[in-house]
Amino acid sequence: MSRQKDLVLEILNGSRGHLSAAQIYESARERIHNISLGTVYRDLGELCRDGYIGRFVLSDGSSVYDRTPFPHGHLVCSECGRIDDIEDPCLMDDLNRITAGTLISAEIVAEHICPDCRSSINRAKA
Amino acid sequence: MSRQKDLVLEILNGSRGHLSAAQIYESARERIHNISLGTVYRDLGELCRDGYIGRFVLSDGSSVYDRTPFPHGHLVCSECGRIDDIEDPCLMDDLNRITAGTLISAEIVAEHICPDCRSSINRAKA
DNA sequence: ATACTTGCAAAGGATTTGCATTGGC
DNA sequence: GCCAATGCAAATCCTTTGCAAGTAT
Repeated sequence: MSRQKDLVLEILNGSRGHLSAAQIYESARERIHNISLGTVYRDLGELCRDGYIGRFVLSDGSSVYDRTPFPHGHLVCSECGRIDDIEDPCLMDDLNRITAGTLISAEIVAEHICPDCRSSINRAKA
Repeated sequence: MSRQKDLVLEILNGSRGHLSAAQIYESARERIHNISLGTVYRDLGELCRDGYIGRFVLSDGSSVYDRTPFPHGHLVCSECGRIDDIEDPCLMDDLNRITAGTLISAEIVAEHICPDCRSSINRAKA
């Protein structure tokens, strides 16, 4: 594993996940000043292919990368943009049942209002 | 509603759904020879915004459009590319529960092997 | 030496946008 | 005539790719 690839993986593991290629690139630059965006994309692609990280596509068509390689759903807060994993295994269980066990991959992105924003909204109302 | 916009909607309703902008454009051309791809995109955007149709993003980042406006999951066959709706309401029920009723939208795309391809594969094995 | 990675820049594809023109009311 | 919607082309965004140079073994 090259220095660049290793750094990309480290950044992803260090953060709480869910970074775009551009964000990872910006972060990586702080340590390897002349790293290129192309390399970041290339390394991300390989890390995905080899199962070190996961990737999912947002509704605007761009991707974010995730330190958790196995399939799991994501919650995107429509207020603050924060992205969380769905821990609940029900969804994957359902999908396995629906696809009669032939499930290969699943992408679940649900837009909602996160607990923090719910609180803020309720507080504002009160 | 303009002639172009109406045609776009009609194509989507006529097909079994799940068409890309480019496919809709090709279809539309047969009836309005000089319709432009830009217009197709513009009309699709408005139809989505106004709740006439749905849209979802494939794992390669491109979008397909869907005559069913309310959120529902999709099954993409990894063998033949066929796209089907998930009729089972479990997933949405789960998501509603997980998001404590704040679910705004959900995109579920599961890659699997469709029943037809399963049969072909089994037949080939035999 | 050899094979794998890089940086860079150019290419690619999907989608959006600016603008003059057109078409319906 | 007026406003909204169009066609066209250029622009934008994210991502991939070709290639010469660099790196490690």
